[in-house]
Amino acid sequence: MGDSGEPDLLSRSNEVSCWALGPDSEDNVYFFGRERESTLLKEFGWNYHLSGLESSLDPAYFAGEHRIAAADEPSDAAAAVCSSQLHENASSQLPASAAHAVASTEAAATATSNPSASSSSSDDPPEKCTVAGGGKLAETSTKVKRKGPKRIRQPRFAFMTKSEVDHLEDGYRWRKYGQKAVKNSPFPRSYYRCTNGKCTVKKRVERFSDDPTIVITTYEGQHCHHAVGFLRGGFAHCEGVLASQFAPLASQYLCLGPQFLREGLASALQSHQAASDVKEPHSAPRMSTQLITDDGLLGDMVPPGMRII
DNA sequence: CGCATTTGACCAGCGC
DNA sequence: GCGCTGGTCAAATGCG
Repeated sequence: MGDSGEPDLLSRSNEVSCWALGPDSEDNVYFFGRERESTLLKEFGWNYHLSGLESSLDPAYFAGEHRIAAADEPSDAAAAVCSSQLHENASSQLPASAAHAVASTEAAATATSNPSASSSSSDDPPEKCTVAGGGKLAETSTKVKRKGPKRIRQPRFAFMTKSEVDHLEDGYRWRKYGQKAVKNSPFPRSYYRCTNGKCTVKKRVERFSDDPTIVITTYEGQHCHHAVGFLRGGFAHCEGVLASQFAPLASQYLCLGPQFLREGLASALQSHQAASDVKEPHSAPRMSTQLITDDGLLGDMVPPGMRII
């Protein structure tokens, strides 16, 4: 995970079995500028083909309030073909179609599985059964548990918000469980998990080093319960709600392909909008539904100020 | 007193 | 194998 890994990643990306997102593709779904996106997506486990795209980190591009980035981290087999850390052996032996199929299957299974079932999986058990970390656990029998299968990441979904507040309200209650200094960034990254005992959803919050006014929030997993807080203006309009709710969907669609992301997410958002209109016909302003990507194809789907980038 | 946050330590994974 | 970084744990601390 060193700095020197990125150029290699970019140059190598031509060889991997993931769909390409470049200027020639009509399926561009770019979320961050070229360089930064490479870093972020790499962190999230994506391996987009970035070559040829000019950096879009135009400050004007950030004029809006929110940016949403899909960040699915396919697990195990899927990771073998989609992860940025790239298991070149696996990817080189799989045709692109096969790789997509694996990724889709894995992600779909994760994203659509029964939340309670997924939370009971061996890789992501509640509380102390997690595989990673836990230095103090070494003194207990958990040392044995740590030898278990690789931790399988839940689908992840990130978005950027122009906000002075680090921890955006999203209708759920979160407990901070860690904070780490981020390399090449003066701002720390905070780790939160849902306070619901049975819910394994986590999120991490950090500030965009290039623009401290922007908060990057990454959700991982799917809530197995309803939000505890319904804020003024309507649940559908809470900051972060969309990203939180659509994380599993987005990751699923993205594994199918960018075009599926557009169509699927657009459909979901429309349903969401219709539902919120029914729930709060008067108090909540209608979603202006502006959904923005580099190619603009998503258009008009997200509440004011929120962008899928 | 109970719950949330802070913080230092630890482990896993990756690149070199 | 070593060093770095991300992610997590849990004791200590803070707060209502």
